[in-house]
Amino acid sequence: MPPAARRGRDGTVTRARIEAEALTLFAQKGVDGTSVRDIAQATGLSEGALYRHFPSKEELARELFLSRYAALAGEIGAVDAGGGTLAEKISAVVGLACRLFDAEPALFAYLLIHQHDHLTYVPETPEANVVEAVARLMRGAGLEAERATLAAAMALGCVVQPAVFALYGRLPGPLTARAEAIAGAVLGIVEGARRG
Amino acid sequence: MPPAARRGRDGTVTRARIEAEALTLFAQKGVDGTSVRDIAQATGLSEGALYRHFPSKEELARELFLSRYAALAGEIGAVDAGGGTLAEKISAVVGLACRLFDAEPALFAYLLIHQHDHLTYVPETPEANVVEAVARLMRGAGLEAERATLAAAMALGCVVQPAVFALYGRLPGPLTARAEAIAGAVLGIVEGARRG
DNA sequence: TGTACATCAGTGAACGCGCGTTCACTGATGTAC
DNA sequence: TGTACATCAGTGAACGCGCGTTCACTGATGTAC
Repeated sequence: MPPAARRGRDGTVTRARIEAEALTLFAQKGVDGTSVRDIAQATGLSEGALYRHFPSKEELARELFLSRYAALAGEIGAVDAGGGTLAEKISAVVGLACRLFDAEPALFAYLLIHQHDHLTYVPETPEANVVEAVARLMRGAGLEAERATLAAAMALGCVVQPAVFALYGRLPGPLTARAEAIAGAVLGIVEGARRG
Repeated sequence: MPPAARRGRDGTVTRARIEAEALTLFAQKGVDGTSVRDIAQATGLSEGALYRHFPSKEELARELFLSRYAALAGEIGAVDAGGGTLAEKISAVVGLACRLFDAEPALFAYLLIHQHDHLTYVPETPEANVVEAVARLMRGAGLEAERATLAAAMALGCVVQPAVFALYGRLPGPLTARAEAIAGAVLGIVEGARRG
């Protein structure tokens, strides 16, 4: 029934469309609150067609989470590997996160809100794991393992929680406008942990 | 069928048992992942009996969240009203949160993981709203409104994120053992926000 | 104190609905000869 | 180039299951006279 122009043997375009629509719906209404019918309607596909691209709704949700989460971890790792002072690295990573939030709030919200559904399935490698990527940066700053973990947690909290506030309209404007203040706080945390 | 001793006209005991079991289940498997049958089984009641105490599963989940969230906000407000230096207040509030986490991890996990299902329904008063209670403390420390909100977000993040780490076994031992370090970081954030 | 009645926490079977998933089938596209 | 066939993204109706909720009924407890 769909026009020939929309048909094709390469499923990657359709797949990307499914992922984008599913991400928006999952972020808005949750995974359990989003039915396969909803995704079908949003993409203009039949329910059956979705199963040509994904084995199940849960798999789609998980894959979506793990791939995006890994992408973010990769970007953090690249900053860390790129060199520069600690202050520069922190500033770069915080800026990265803030820009991601401003550019793709649905994606950020999805990662934030549904982390607990998938965190168990995240590999421990810094390439796929945001927590590990940040912890590694902290260790690189001279912090011993357990101190680094606590510092990583608090640093993450200093970005994540303002993002939650922004999501609920408690902090107006783009998060990028707060990046400098946040980076300053994170730097203070790391220096505090160093002194100790 | 239940023994006479367990029957009674006062539903409050049963109600408390339902709340406790539901909280544990909700924290473990999520609200959508917990069926009314699960709650009935855990409490030893029939499914129908649950509806003598709660109008619906969603209402139970919401009431559970709002009441516990308000209780925490109340405790924070009491510390704030109690006087003392800023450092003492921060130390007391952080200690409060850490002790709650250690004493009732299921409750804390429930508040943490399911905040996004209910945050919209939380009143804006500091008596029922943790965010407002913390923001008020920040304003009391001399921070102007918007700075106070950002500081409140980061402060909250410095407690919440380590709690998440602890929940996933990334930070071993009781959270109370980290209370001093966390309070130090929060104090640093507030002083940083004061200086600008 | 005894009797009649109201109350209410409880039972357990039944309900219908919405869900994720399946499946037989279609038709356009790509490929081999 | 034309024909025959394989492939695969797509349709849409149907499926069964588990869910939240309802309901007629029970029996112990509390209360009025």
